[in-house]
Amino acid sequence: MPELPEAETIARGLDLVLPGRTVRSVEVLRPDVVRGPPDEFAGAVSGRRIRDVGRRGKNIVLSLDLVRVVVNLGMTGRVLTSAGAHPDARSTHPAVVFHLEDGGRATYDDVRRFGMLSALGPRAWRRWTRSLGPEPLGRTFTAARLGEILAASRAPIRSLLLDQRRIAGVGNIYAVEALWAARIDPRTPARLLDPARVARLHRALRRVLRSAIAAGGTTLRNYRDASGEEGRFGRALRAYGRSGEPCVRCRAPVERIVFGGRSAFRCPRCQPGLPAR
DNA sequence: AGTGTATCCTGCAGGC
DNA sequence: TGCCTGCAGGATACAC
Repeated sequence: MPELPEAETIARGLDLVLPGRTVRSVEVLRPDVVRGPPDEFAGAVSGRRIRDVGRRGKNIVLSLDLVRVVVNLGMTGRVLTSAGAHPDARSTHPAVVFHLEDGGRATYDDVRRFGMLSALGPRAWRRWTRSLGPEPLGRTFTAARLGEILAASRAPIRSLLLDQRRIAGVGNIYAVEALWAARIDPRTPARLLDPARVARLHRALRRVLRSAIAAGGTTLRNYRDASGEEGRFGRALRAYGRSGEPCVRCRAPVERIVFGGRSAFRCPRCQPGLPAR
């Protein structure tokens, strides 16, 4: 998807313009991106005032009176706002349109429609948010906490970082980038990382996520913020998508490896695997 | 508990 | 230009 930095960027943009405004009606153009019957979704949201817009993991959370709308962006989901009532030219594949009482609109747009919008009451919200791991940029996410999570798994560290139930918000790009920065082979079994590597990974993960937020996220193809702007973190990528190019740290060619059904990238020199035995 | 595979869906890049 | 293949920021279900 859009990962944590992209969701954060979109949420911040929406939080500047949506709070205090009321949803008049909801138009579900693509029922497959809404959890449950479309008319129920529309009914749960229509007439309610938006209090604020935040984020949990990779998800955008619109808090309205009595209900939260959780937007999982999938691979190509976007949330675009427009002041006027005319159709938004930036919205190429509108899936759900929130019409506001003041005539404005917020559009959920998704080329591939892997995204999902849910309207959650308080109980469902608590159940859902408890099912996700800690926020990697949260105050309680210390190196010690990360160490506990890693110690409980023999999965490759890259796979663990992608597991939303263990840590919320990290996707393939930032997992690969953090592992490059921490000089750790993505295939290393999580529980085999020593305290020094855990500390490096903790620092690298938070640094990469914060830098990406500061740059407005990473646009590879489709991603745009709430105003339709591209993210600027793409040129800061050091490993992701750079197979064959020289590592910027040591000049050895970056290699692409595939496991867990997805591409990873690593520098074979500065991210050595465990010694064979 | 972990892995590999398939699925949802569309668009784009590259090879021929 | 067209056709084909492979690949893509994610999540989930399945068999093994």
